[in-house]
Amino acid sequence: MTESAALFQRQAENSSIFTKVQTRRGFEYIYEQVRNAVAEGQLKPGDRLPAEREMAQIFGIARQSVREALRALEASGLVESRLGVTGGVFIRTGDPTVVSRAITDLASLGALSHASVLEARIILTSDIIRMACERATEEDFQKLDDDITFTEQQSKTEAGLERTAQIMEFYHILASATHNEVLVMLTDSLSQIVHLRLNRAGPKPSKDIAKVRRRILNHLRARDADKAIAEITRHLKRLEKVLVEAEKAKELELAASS
Amino acid sequence: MTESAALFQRQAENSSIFTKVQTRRGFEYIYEQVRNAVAEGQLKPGDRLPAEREMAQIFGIARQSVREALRALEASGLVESRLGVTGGVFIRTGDPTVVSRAITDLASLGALSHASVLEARIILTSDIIRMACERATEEDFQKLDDDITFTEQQSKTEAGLERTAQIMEFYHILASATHNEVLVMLTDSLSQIVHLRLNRAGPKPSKDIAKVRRRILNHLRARDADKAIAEITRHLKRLEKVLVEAEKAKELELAASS
DNA sequence: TGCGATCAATGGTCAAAACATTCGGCCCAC
DNA sequence: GTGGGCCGAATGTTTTGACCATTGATCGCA
Repeated sequence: MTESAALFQRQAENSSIFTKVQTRRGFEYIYEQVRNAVAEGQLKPGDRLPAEREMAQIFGIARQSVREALRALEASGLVESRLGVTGGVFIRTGDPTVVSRAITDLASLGALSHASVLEARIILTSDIIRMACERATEEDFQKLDDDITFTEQQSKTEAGLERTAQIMEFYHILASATHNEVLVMLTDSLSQIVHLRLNRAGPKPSKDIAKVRRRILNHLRARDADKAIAEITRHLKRLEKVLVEAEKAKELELAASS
Repeated sequence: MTESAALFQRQAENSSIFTKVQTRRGFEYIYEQVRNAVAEGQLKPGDRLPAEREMAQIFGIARQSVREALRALEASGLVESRLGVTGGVFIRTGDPTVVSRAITDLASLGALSHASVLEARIILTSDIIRMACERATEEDFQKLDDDITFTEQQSKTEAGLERTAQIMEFYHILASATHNEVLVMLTDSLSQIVHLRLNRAGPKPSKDIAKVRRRILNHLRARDADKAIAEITRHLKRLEKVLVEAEKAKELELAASS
């Protein structure tokens, strides 16, 4: 590349005068317009978009391109399609699992180190415990109690995927005690990453999970945040260690078989 | 609906024996297989998927359906398509903006209350400041310093969208001082929501933003986390108040014009 | 009145063709 | 020999048109 070409490239990337030449694909216009309309409040959950054939005409593009836009919007959790004469494309109510999925994907792609996730999880959980110690009602505690009891019962029977999913439920309930949707969502997202790793590396459920949780719950009921945080931190770090070992073992196993 | 029909519906929804009858659309198989392959580590960033025409044959579905799957994967930030003979569909490296976008969408859809976002933001920022006070290097501080200087200069000239985007940069740099990707990502996501609201309700940039930030930076350099947290908390709460008022004014304005 | 058949609107799928982009390689002129 | 233009192959992009499948409303008949 010549020097001037390099210059132009830098300009194209950085300057506001030269914008990068990028062929916008047809469906991107629809995607953007719908997304903006939602952001502006012009489209609200429950609202219906025009029929596919109609949108194709309105935007002046082929129906297939409209459908590609709809698939992108659907993957973003913004719309859903329903069949039949009363069907159509509707704006969805917000779905937090989209965020969990996105974060999990990031982890799958290796963009989030295990260390960062662990650290963030400890910090977030600590905050949540602190808030829960202030705000949680006896009803919140009772939900945690019931969940632990259920975990105890379930640990006696064999279980795979449902089991690890249930294990994550504890953190969801704990976060819910803060009555803050954002914190619940973030907690679920980070839990989800661990959930996936547990299923991959082979779940070796520790038997004393219920015991640890009972101790934490007791600290919570005593409104002793520091002790609860210490307990959960130790637990999370130990879990990470177990996970790393299981993953290492799995890797060796794979290397041996290939 | 008869009683037995209702029973079957409940069973179909809750039981693991009866699974809900749902017509899986063709593209969903591809979407899922690619996503699983990424989660399992069989597909890594840079890897190339078969050509569209080829995938259509492999999976036994029409090419258009393959494309719909690709659009969904693309919206999820997992793949990107490149044109030309050396093009194709490639697994992307993880892109944190997908998460920001998802969280912003949730807010747009009304699934996240402003109060929750504010509270979560204060908590998260406080944690970050605490960590930054422990870990930040002089280089990190210098970056913040430069950013504040830039903000000062920019505040003299008029600016719209770029301006508010630049205002958010401060939090990004601050979070980066923790050297934890997850915290950076979460910070960006919550900032993004406020960024959007600022642009909608009309940015009325307060002139003393730079002053507040200078004070915070001084506290950071003094490794005085508590004072920095107090300062940023006050600022964020004040910003929220201003935002709510601006939104209320905007709403009245709209009501009057219609 | 009830109920089954039919119809219409909608999303889901398929097929075929043409278009646009990119890059490697070939060939020609200098 | 070398530079530059032309061409072709592989790939994603877009269009057109047709048909299928689902769902609810409507009509007609008993």
